[in-house]
Amino acid sequence: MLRDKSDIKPTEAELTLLNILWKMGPATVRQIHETVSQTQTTGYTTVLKILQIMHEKALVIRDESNRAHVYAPANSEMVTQSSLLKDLVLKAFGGSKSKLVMRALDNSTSKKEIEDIRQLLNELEQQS
Amino acid sequence: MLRDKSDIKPTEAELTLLNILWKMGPATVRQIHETVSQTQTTGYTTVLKILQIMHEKALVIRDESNRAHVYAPANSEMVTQSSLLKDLVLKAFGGSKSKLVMRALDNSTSKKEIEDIRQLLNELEQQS
DNA sequence: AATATGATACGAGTTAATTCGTATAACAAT
DNA sequence: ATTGTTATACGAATTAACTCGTATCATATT
Repeated sequence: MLRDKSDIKPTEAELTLLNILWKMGPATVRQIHETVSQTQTTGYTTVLKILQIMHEKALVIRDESNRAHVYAPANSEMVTQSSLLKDLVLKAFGGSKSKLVMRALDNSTSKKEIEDIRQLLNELEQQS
Repeated sequence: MLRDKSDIKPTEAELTLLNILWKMGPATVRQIHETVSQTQTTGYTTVLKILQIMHEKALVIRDESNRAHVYAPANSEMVTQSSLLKDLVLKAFGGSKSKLVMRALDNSTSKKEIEDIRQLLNELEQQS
């Protein structure tokens, strides 16, 4: 089966590491492990292994020119978020993106959030 | 760990069956299998087994008063959608629901969708 | 040079999801 | 009653995610 960029679907552990990489920029296993250890207890080799698997899957790229390899995300946070949203829309919202948006907007939405989204809608309307 | 309704997280196969049940209403394994077979090739006992596991997990309830058990979703589509959204917001959007919404709204959003969402924002504002 | 440190690679164990075959029980039809 | 049909239950095989220990190799440090 063909698998393009919009089909990327990192697992939960992979997403944890990607979030760190998006925030920190390119990093070694040690740096990533130190960061992840601030909120979880995970062995060093576990982090290493997951990064190796992510490399096989092309979720990350790595620079092997130094002894400690430097990992970086293969895709931007934005592309990955869009891919995850697309997947959820298909699996749980009958393919309807607006259904998802309307479900996300419940009464816990703050005034500021409402304003921000209104603003975005206005901008989208200009473009089309 | 405590696990309340908002922590329900059906797997992909489970979600496929839940989607069928939400649409059809309570149904037997045979009925569910027939429906799922319209779009996939899945063995009867596979569907049965997944429903049995879902029953253990309390994702479905079942009526055993007849020989062919009748399955029904334990939670509404709405509750499940909210739960899946909440999970994605935490894992991939740094906990920010409005980030998710704004990522979902891209330039492929139609005029009608924009209007529908505006309407919803107005309603939300009234309530608060 | 010898040794300590710190890196990757590899393999193996665990758990969960998914698959389906076979056994067995319930019911229907002759 | 015997036989055929159709249920559920059960167990086993496969795959993927996750975990970590140990081996091995590279590089510092003495």
